[in-house]
Amino acid sequence: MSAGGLRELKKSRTRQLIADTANALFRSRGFDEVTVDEIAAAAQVSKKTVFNHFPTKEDLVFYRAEDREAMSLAAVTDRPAGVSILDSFRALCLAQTRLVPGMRRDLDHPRGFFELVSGNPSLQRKMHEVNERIVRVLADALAAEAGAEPGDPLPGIVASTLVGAQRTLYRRLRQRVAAGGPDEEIERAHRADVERVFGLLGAGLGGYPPA
Amino acid sequence: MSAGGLRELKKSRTRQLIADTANALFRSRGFDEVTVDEIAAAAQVSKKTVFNHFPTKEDLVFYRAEDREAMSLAAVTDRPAGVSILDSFRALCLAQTRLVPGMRRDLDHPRGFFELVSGNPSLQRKMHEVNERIVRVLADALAAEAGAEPGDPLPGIVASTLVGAQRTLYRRLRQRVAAGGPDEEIERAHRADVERVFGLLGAGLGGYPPA
DNA sequence: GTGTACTGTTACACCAAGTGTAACCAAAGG
DNA sequence: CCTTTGGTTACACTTGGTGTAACAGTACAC
Repeated sequence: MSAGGLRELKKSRTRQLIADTANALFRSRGFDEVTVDEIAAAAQVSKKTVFNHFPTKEDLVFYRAEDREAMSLAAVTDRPAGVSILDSFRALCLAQTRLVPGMRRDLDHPRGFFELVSGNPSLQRKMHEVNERIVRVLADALAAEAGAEPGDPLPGIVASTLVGAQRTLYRRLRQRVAAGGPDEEIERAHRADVERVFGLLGAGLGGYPPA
Repeated sequence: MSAGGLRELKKSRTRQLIADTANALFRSRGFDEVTVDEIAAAAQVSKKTVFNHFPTKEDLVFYRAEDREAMSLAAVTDRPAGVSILDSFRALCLAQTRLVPGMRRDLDHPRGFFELVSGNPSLQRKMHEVNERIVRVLADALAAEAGAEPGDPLPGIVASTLVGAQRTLYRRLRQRVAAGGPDEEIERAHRADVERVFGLLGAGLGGYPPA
């Protein structure tokens, strides 16, 4: 990827330029209040070029979604020997505390990424799409590892459960950050959340809700 | 709902007319190949009226999604005393075999509901949206029953797991129907799928995948 | 019955996302 | 050089979706 070549360089430069320009505009004025024409004009590029790089306007916001996908996948495929998938995902969720500084920055901004997405239906849909994709990729990896026969429902269910847990814990962590308090406090609470969730997933859902 | 009144009657009549006309057109020619203008013309109604009843073109396909939502919710709220939520959902999934005749009909048709949706990105997105909505409703019901404090991640995770399982099992059942074979065979295989999935969910995810 | 308030429908003008096409031009490579 | 390749552009076009004001049938009071 990004193998030399002046042509490719220029291409990725304009791509980055477009994405940056677009997101700056979105942040300052909101997603719906910016047209693709404006973005193209601000980036000194034709509208068609914008759509050549990003199939939909929403993709301009989520153009870095592949990172998250790679991390989730790595939690399955690159885990140390002897570590179960559940534990590997637990570790991934615990490590979410590293995202706290970014969350704080986002929260300071009047229209950060989160607020942008949560305030707009089409961006929320795109978000779901991204999540679905992660689930699919993960399910494939699980099926491969388990040597599951095609059509086996288990890998998909495990994948959607894990990703669902991760996402929910992320949201919860974000809530805690928004509520304020010292980092250590937040981290402690988050750790407790993670243990509670993975405790349930490890022990089975049969006993939920507890009497 | 549908409380007398000539006005309401006419309204629901045109609504039904629009939906039926639209779906007939979709089935015969495909979703993207039919414009809303055409639908309006075929239903002898203005384009605006179509959008008055159905906020988006996709809603014309999913206008009966509320039924599924109600059934999933009922599995939680209306279950007999002493039955766990997990077991109630297992029963719901087992009962999916009642959908087999409908699946067969759909499969016979060259462009049934399933093929329509699976062949179109925007319809798939809408499908995800519907599922997300069900998860949210279910999570609220679970939180209410468990007396969970606001922000508790568990209800959401349980809900998304259960709905995910249900959806996956539905897909699996559909595959089996498509593959052919006698009803008893399909039902037996489906029952085995359900037991396998709910066995895993009941016992916990810690041991997945088995060595 | 007659007048009036209500509300679903309509015509119409309009906006913005996204596509198809052919021309264009800079880079790649012999 | 000269040719090919491929990203960019201008431009015309389609289509989903909205806003608005007028219209028409229903409900309801009197």
